[in-house]
Amino acid sequence: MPELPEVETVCRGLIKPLKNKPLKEIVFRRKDLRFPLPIALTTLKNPLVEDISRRAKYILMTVKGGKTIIAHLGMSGAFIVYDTPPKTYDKHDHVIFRRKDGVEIAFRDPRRFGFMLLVDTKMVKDHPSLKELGPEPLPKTFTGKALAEKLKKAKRPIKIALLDQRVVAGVGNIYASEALFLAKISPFIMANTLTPQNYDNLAGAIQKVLNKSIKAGGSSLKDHRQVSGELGYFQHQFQVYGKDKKPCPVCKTAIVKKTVSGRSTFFCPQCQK
DNA sequence: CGGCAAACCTGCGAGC
DNA sequence: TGCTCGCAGGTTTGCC
Repeated sequence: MPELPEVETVCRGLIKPLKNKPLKEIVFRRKDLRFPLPIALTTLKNPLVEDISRRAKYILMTVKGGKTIIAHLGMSGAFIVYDTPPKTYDKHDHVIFRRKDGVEIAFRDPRRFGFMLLVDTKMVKDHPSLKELGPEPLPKTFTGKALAEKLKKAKRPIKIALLDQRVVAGVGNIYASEALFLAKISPFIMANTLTPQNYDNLAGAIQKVLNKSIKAGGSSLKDHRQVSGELGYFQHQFQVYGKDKKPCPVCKTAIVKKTVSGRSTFFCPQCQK
């Protein structure tokens, strides 16, 4: 499911139901997802999530007492709010945050590529999963120059480089194709051969597409839901992703789908050089 | 170190 | 209708 805009949407949606809401308990309905779930979460007395933020595609929940939950949605993860305790849970509701007032927030993940870890809050930045991450793409400091710095030695196709979280944090398979289309750059160009103008255009395109998607609540292909239960609707604004054989929105040439390093890549062979 | 395929797991749509 | 196959938004590992 989730690239940066979807994770950002989920984070924002979790603030109201979860942040600083007194919890009765946190319950696991199985003992592991991608990794074993941190058993310490289930033994906390009066647990409280004091803050919720995002780094790359990771959700960071600060827990009272000095620990932080690092959560990842994998491919199919979502958070679901139950206004009252449900009679039965979805079979893929794996972790339940049970509020004292009866509201429950479930972490649901059919494919179980997601995970939750519990680490000392001071150690979050140094966690192996977060340590190597590249720059966040939304701040003004993410520029063509910043991108060029990361890519000047990258002898691989730009599409592949954009999926490397050490280059830029949070771009995934959909937004890599969309951003390259907006910037009119071929996905197959070696990343270290772009011009300064290319890098500027690409950095701008990444910011534009991610911001527009966040405004739309992310993209719902299969699994993504906002915490409110609403779908995201940015998928209706895709220019090339999933559009193979359809006309390019700019020049009407047929969009091409090609597998690159195992990932579907969509592009306009006319517009993107 | 770089680059790539495979692995992790379930669900869904397409095709027969 | 029902089966099999291929594919899916991510990350890590292991092999060349």
